Amino acid sequence: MTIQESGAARPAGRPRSEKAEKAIIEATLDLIGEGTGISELSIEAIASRAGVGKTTIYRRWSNKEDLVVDALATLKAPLPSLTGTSVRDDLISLLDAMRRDAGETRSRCVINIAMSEADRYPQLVARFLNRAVEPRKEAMRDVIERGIATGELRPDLDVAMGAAILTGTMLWHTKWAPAGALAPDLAERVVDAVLAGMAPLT
Amino acid sequence: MTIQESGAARPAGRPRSEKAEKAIIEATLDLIGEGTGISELSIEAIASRAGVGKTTIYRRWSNKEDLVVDALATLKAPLPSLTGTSVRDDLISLLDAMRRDAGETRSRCVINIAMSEADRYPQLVARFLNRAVEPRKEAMRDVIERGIATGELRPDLDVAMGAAILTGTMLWHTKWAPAGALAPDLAERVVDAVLAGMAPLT
DNA sequence: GGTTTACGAAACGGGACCGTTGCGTATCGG
DNA sequence: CCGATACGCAACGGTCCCGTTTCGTAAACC
Repeated sequence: MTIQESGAARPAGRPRSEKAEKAIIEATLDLIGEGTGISELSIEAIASRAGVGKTTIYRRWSNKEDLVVDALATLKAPLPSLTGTSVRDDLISLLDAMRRDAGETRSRCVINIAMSEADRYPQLVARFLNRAVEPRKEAMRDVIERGIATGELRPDLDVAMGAAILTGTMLWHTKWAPAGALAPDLAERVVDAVLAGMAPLT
Repeated sequence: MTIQESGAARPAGRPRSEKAEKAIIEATLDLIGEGTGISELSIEAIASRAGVGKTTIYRRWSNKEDLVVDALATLKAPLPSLTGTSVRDDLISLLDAMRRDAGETRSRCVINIAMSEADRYPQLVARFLNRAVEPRKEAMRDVIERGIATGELRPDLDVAMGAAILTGTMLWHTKWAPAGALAPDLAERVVDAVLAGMAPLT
């Protein structure tokens, strides 16, 4: 028994460069964030932008889909911490996080993939949605349920519908806002409008 | 002066086949409706599906973008006729039209293009949005304004925000409805939920 | 019949990527 | 120093699509 290394039995030879690995994933996320669809995402483009040989990519991932999965997995989803003081404030926090994300290339990855590639890469998108949007959806559901319990929201409110209205409205704005400028108070206005409803006070 | 034809001075030789023209446009719309992005849309694929030589396509359109514009232009946008009996009914009609469209390949073209290609083909998308979504947006705005005037909607309602809430919510459902099945009563439920708002009656 | 134009099919040279391989160099352990 | 492995780079044959050209045929006009 010559091998007696400490723990993880380090293989001989030059170790793989973590820097290269990061550069590859960064490049991948950059391209996706810029609107490149998964189908048009090319290994050569990733390698070129990462300043890396194609070999280095193929040595780690056997196909494009695996690389994309790993790249997206590094996108951690830091949920905004909720103050819990009022349901209105918490909803604004959640929606304002969406607004802020809409401006960042990195966070655009989520929305770009989910929007355009859902039909063609259903399993990839599904695996990823569970990680990125499910926690947010759950957080919003919790807030809404709490609001119903405390009387801040109407008792007969359909929780799923409420969440759909709020997120759908924000999503609509992030995609088709005039001139792409998202007003800083957008989340607040959306929440207040949705809370109040369109019907007049009877 | 030999040329003295009746009216449109028909050019000599075999006339262009209208059937081929239609087949090309049909094939284009099919592919887009199936989720093919504009960037990956290839002339060869269109020609193949249309049962047509590439020559026949290039003879009519000098580039892919022109073809796509013409193809999308044939998508007429039959707005649902509004009964005008009540604002609630009209809003349901408008939203239910969205729900029905979401199931048809042809109508999916609009949403697919607008969603995924907005960044890369801004002028094409813009030209097309004016034709397809602007009339609908305007119809909804009219209905909402009428509702405000008749007292069916709250007088302080932000018209644009109201339209965003309704269309955004429907859009959210059409894209991410569980199992892709859109319940027939979805439009009604959305309208009622949005009208009522989430806040309890004070 | 003769002319003119459109048609579908096939082939062209050119470009982008594919996934793989070989090369010379760099970096680790022994 | 030596063997092993990773590195960036360049090149390979292969596939897909590009936009163009050529070919034989089809359909309109005179």
